[in-house]
Amino acid sequence: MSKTVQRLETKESIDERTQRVLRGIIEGYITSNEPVGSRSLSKTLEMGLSPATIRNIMSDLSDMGFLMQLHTSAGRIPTDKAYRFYVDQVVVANQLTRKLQKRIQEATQEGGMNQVEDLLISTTRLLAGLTQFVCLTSSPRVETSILRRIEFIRLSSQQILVVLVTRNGQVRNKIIATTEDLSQDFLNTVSSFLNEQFHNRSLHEIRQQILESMVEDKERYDRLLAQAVRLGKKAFELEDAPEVYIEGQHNLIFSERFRNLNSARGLMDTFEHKSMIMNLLDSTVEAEGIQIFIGIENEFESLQDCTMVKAQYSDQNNVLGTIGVIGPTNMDYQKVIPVVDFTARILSQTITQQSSSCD
Amino acid sequence: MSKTVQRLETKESIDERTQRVLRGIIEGYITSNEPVGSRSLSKTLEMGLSPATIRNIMSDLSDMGFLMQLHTSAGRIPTDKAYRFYVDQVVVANQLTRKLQKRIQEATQEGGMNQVEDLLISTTRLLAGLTQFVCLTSSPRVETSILRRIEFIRLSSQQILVVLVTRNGQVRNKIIATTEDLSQDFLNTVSSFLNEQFHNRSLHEIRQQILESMVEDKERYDRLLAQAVRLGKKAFELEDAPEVYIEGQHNLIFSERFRNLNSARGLMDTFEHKSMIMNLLDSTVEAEGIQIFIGIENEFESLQDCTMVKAQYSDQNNVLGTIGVIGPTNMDYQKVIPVVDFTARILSQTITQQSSSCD
DNA sequence: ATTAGCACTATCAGCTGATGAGTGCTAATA
DNA sequence: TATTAGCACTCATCAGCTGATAGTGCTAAT
Repeated sequence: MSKTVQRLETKESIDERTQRVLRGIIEGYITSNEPVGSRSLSKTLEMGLSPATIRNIMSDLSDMGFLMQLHTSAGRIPTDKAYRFYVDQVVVANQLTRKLQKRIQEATQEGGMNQVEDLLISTTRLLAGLTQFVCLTSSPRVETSILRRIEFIRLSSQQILVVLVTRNGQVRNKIIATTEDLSQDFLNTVSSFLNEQFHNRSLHEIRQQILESMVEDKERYDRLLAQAVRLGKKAFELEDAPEVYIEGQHNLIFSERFRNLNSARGLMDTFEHKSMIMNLLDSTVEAEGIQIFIGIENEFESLQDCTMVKAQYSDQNNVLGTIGVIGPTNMDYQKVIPVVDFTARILSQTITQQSSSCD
Repeated sequence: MSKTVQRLETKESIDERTQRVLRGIIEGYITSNEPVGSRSLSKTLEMGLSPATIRNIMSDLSDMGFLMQLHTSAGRIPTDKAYRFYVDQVVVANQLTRKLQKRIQEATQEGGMNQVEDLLISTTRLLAGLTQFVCLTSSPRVETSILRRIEFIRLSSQQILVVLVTRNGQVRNKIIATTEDLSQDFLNTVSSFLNEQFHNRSLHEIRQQILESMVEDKERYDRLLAQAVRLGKKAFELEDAPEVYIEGQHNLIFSERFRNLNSARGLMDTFEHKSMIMNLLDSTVEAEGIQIFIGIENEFESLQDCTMVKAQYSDQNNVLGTIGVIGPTNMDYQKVIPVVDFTARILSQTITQQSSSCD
């Protein structure tokens, strides 16, 4: 059943004039959100073509699968294939206005955001606000994060707080239970041991290595090592909870632009399943730059009325996560693409700054 | 402009029979969500009254302000005053079913919730799910929380991570910048000094005291004390960000029960302003048990089509926060009230257990 | 005090015909 | 041969009308 949906093809050669008409229809529908008819197009196009001629061309385009009609006597609207053509052949990622650039930069550099989480949330919110769509962001997978620091803090005779700081500034807290009462001094020794041992290793590697240590002959361990392994095991057993931030869901319901959506409810429900979303965002081929999924190109059925525009963000070494928006297929690609692109860049930049500020 | 809305009065004496009719209408409207007419009421009421008689009584009730009509030829619906009467005089907080009790208890005791934040979020979600309304929860004000532990962790020559644990299990992280490079050893000394000094004091008190120390003659300080005060000041300068958790907003849009709502949009917008919500939840007289605000009794205009049912939760000593639901005025009070009440109790209980497990 | 009867009213679903935007086809035109 | 004007046709939408329905208020009879 897992029918992997492929990217639509637009190899067909269409002559210049037909392309201009198609483009006119697409842009008309993007701006007006209404089916566009031959008469009005004849005017706006300024090519000196009569409505009748345009109708002929439109008819051809319909045959080629670029246009469709909701009912006989309505204008035509572009199909997903048309948008794919538009995105591939027409849209040139033009520059953002300085004003917008400023706005994005400022928003990501607001005070009080010393933690990646805050940065991600506020960026997500920003992008949702700018586009008026739904914005999704996946947070860096803790798995692949690199350990910067681990500390144990004794809370009580049975409770120890683990503080785990990753290279890119994520801080994770976890309270673990112990049967044995361990002194803070001892915990300090353990943590500096672990810090030394595992500095600059990914959490994934660390967990692996700890598990290996455990199967070795226990006799060999001294008390310190034994405890270090035991505590370390618990500490790095982080729940693999995929963190996703979603903002702008209300746009789905209140924004006029979403009105041709079949089922806002369905989408909303999809958003409840964080792990699905995570999949949606991160399941793509590792690709530089912007990725765009139009309508039926989306894997999930509930998304097949929408277009998803996303980009990965990274620090100096690794891809960390993905940020993207979901909007109607007739979104203003000309604007949305550069906005997402620029936002992802700024996000990468900000995170890189943060993580490079360690020694 | 700040017209404080008062609680509606229901002192008037209405005779037994009239009361039963009123009650019938209210309950009819609660269950059907349709205006109730004299004919149908005459049947369901089983008092041997003809529709005509009921009409007369209804007419009286309308005059007294308990009922209203959406239009001439529709049945009548209860006014806010009627619901107030119903809640005060009729509803007896009956027991929850064992099954529901179990469900609530289990949900709050799920694994992986060693942090208060998680507990609050999942409880909020639970209550939203059970009632199918919007559920709001205010987290304990950090201000009044009692310090359990503070630690400083050196991240780099310019960055220190502050970890702050409160008595009730909240963990706060904050990265602060320093000009001077401080060793971890030194930071340990500082934190144990602060821990000793301020153990079991509220963050509010601590901040106060630190500020006072600062105005004293600086000459007197040794290096430790000076740094302790400086770091402490930064550490306790926590953003007063009021934390609120909101769940079930989609019910506002998709639940049938909200359909008589004037403006779901307005409510949604209100929920965006976290500080307003905070006010909404915590601004009430410190009161034991359940509090109910019906329609116009609500201070905010966007809430005046709704009823808010809320209860405070606390640890063994102090009130920590508030949990509540917002639903249509014709909610099933008989069910909602005990659910909110019980949930708040379980929440208190769970938090108390957690905070008492320290030494 | 209660009720039957009746006139009145508002909503709703279903039908009607007019309107208008849009198409497809064909024959005339450049 | 490509373009266009003209015309017949289609379909969605809307205002206006209809009767059915469910409710009320009032009055007169019980």
